[in-house]
Amino acid sequence: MSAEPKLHLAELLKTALKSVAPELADTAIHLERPKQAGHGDFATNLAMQLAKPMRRNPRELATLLLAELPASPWVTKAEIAGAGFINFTLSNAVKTGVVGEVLAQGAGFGRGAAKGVKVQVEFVSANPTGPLHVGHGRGAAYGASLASVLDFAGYEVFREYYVNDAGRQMDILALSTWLRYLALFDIEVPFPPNAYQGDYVIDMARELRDAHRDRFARVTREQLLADTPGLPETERKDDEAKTQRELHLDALIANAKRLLGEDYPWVHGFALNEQLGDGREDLEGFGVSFDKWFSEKSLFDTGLVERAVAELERRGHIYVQDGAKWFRSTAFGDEKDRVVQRDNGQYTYFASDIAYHLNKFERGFDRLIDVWGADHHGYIARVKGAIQALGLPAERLDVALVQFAVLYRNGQKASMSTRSGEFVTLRSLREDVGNDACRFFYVLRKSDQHLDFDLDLAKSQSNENPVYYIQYAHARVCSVMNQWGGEREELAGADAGLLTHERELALCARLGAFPEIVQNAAADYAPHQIAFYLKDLAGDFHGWYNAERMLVDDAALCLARVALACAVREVLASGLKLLGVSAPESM
RNA sequence: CUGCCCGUAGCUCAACUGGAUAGAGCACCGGCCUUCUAAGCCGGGGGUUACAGGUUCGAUUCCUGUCGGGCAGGCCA
Repeated sequence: MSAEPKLHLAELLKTALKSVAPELADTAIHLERPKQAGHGDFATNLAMQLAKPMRRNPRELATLLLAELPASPWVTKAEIAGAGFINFTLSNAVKTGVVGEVLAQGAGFGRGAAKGVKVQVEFVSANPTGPLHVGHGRGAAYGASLASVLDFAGYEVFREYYVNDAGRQMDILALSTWLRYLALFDIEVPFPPNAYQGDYVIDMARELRDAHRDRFARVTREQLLADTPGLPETERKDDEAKTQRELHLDALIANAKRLLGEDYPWVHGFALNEQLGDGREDLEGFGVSFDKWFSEKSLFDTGLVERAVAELERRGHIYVQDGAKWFRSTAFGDEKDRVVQRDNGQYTYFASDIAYHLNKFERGFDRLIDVWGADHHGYIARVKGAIQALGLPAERLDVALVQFAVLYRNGQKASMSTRSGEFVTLRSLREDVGNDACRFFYVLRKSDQHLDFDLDLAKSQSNENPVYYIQYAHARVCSVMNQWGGEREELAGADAGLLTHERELALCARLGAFPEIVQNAAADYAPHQIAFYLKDLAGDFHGWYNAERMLVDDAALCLARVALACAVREVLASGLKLLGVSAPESM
């Protein structure tokens, strides 16, 4: 009955609307839950909406609407207030009806009806070139919660991780690993400053040696450095020096490929699988899993990249300049045209991204959601442009940008950079503050909001920490249930109509709002709304808990209150589950 | 210089997509444990929603401009 009072009121208003303003009968009826106590349980601004087209005073229209409103046993009061709001007060029986509904549906309460809409959520998709850091963590927590919320709201959700296993970054990782490996055999060259510096690379090198001894070490220092331009002095930060470092790195990669021959793909694959496995394990430990890990390389292997570019070409959106193929993205609102195939014949990352999105559409998803870091915002226009150019419905793609998370420890910023090796890993963060606080803190902000992650706060096992506030409410209900000692089935016989206190009715209203919150959070791609809702629900419960005793002598009242508490527990558990946070039975 | 995101209490953030007196937490002050978990509750102070205009019954929300912060602007990924 939770969503039904709202529908019921909408019906009543519709009827009134038809007789007051037949020509405007299709006006959307908006009902909201007033924040102000005293403004009733639901309010509508219908009269104000009609005021303009009908050129009449809103309060006057509200009076007419009320006069035409069919009588209903659910509504105990309907009055005009403010500029022309109509406030409805529902009967206690209707308000408390939600308790029985929650208990009957259990974990299914709030679940939206199946919409028959297939939506793919692609998230994290970090280059498997090193451990996931705290920035990836936010994308992971956001994407996973969003996917759960969408699923719960009634969408058919498919979770995917795009693996960038085809590009230069992976070559750099393979080279880095190999160089560290060679150093173990005293075949040492200066380690490039723009290669991967982290200790995990050395760990991989050791594993490689332990498993294969000197199999990949039959080279000399001179062979390694052949035809490399050399490294500029470390102090030099000018563009020329930077370019030279990149050229040096590319030359080393070329030498590695030549010297290792057929073993190169092996080393490359080894490093990839190590990092991918590490990332997968890390994410699973974080409660984040995927239906598919999609390989970028497979797009090349199946010829899809080629096909995508050819299709763009066939449709006349490609031109050649300076030996490279350009996609005319300016025709679709991008700032400038973009290269899809370089003069050396290599496809750009953008080309495989086009192919990837083409593939997504070919798989028949009704909607695509890409969760990207905010630094990728410049990509939206070109990707959507390419989709449009391929004759596909670009409006089905939504890009959710997640702003950066900045870690604070003792009020100090903790910096991060994968290449320099100075980063805070997701794993260390999880160990530090625990998965629950981690998941919760990440989604406590709107995704387009910068996130200041206060480590000390997340770690504190005190009242300063909001995640405990909600978990504590859940544990408290569990404790009461234990002491009550009855069976869950007995609660079906509870008479929720005995709940008449202000706080109890407010709690019922809060429970009743859950399905709407879920739908809203899904529509807005805003899982943080669930977090805020849970804080409110827990707050209502704690207030009630302190004001009223549940285990009272009056058996019927006791049963009703325990039923309400149990309903609260049910919704708290559902909400926490959506966020990937545990619901402890005791604390 | 250009584009995107943002600017709300001392701090960190909400605000049902344009609604009524802008709300929480932290911090600060004062109360509540011989009764279901005090990781809790109750009360108090704290605001020109960066600034200036505009749109209308009504603006934190939409439009324009200014100021301030973040991020982008490769034949990198």
